[in-house]
Amino acid sequence: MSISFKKALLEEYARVAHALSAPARLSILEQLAQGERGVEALAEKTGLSLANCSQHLQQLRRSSLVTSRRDGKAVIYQLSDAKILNLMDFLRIVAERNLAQVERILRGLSGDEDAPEPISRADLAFRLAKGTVTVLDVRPADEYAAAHIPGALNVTLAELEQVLPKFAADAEIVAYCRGPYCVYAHQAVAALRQHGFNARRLEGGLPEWREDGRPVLTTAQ
Amino acid sequence: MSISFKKALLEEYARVAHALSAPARLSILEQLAQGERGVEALAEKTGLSLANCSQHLQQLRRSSLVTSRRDGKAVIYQLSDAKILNLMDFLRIVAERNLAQVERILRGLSGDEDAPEPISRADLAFRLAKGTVTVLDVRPADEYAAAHIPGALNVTLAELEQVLPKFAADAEIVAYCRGPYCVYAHQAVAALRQHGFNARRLEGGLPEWREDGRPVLTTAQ
DNA sequence: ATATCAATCAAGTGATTGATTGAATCATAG
DNA sequence: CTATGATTCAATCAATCACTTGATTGATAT
Repeated sequence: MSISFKKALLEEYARVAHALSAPARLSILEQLAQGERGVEALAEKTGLSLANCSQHLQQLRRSSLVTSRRDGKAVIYQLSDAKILNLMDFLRIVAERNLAQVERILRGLSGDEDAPEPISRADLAFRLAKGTVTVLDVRPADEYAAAHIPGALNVTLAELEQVLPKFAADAEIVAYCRGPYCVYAHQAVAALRQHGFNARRLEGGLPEWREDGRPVLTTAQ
Repeated sequence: MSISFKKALLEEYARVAHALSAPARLSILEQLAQGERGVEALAEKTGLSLANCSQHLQQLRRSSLVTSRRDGKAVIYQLSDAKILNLMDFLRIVAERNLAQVERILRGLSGDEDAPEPISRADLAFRLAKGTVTVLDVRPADEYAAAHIPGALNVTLAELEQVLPKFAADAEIVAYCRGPYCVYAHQAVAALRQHGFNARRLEGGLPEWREDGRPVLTTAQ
């Protein structure tokens, strides 16, 4: 009896974990974290075929991670609970903390490009004080809202292309994101340099910056 | 290019989730949350065959969720990072929030929706200091021997009926077990309340208690 | 009604998984 | 060095999974 309850519970937990165990579904959830979406939009964003995307969505719905509603012809999906973001966040944290694989991937990222050395945090603090640098926070808006380096602009990768023209051609730009394992800053710098900007990546991310005891602008939750 | 890096990262996250997507492995991790264990002990506790348990352990190690070291002939496994507890906790929270199935299971456990809120760890620490509470450790004797909350009595579910009469009728009783995944404390509280006792469950279990930095009585192995 | 478009279902394929069995490896005791 | 016992590897089978293709449902507009 108690054994079977325990087994049933573990199976339910495992079912949720299983729903998160496919890259395609994580990608879908990441999209849904931005806001509710229809099936076609999700399929396009994630690069999945329509039918495949639909099936993944139904698997997510079976695990109650997403809910759906009809809007005319379209079926709109959304995350069923904000806590799912926390779960995914810890998944990311554990994965990035533990997997040497990730490090190898990131090494490959900066390896085969002519990416410049990242700027040190002390160096950035110095240039910030002088006002000679534009700092971009390329994390999602909610993370920026929760805490960011004073003076930093929040520009997600998706927004970057639109914002690019507003920067002075000779501006010195520094991008940062979640930390050493996060690819956002790498990608932002790569994009900026492709457009000819003088962009570099901050060494580490916000957690390391804070760990140094440097100022952080936080918003009370 | 950046797309493929993103894909690789998602695959790493998915790999961690996949490691959590089998009840057998969750069960193993729950055991390891109590403390490091050898393969045979884990196989016995989880009811897995030795070879099967070993393979699950290696899958967990491949995902870097556990680490191993040799101790003579034995190989001892342990969680690689305390953050894994947080991850499992959110997995549980999301599963229990979203899956009506789980709620039904837990409701079945405590008979009906009669069960009181669990007591917080801070609250228990306070009452322990005042000496106004009886704490029951309802885990198996060997786990109690390895580590338990100072002042707790070890009473397994099997022994509970016999020990019941010894408690004062108005005693305030708090039961704890391995943690949120474990059903022992639920059952103990249900049994105690059926007999009219004022019993509650501790929020979380021993691993969470220890994670809080609260005192634990350990016995050197 | 009928046409149309979005989404889902159904069936098939190739790959992966979990569990079982028996053999092979490894560190230590003798 | 050899024997011993704990652990892991290797091979296997049934089950499940992700993805594709093509048919079907459901809601709307004509």
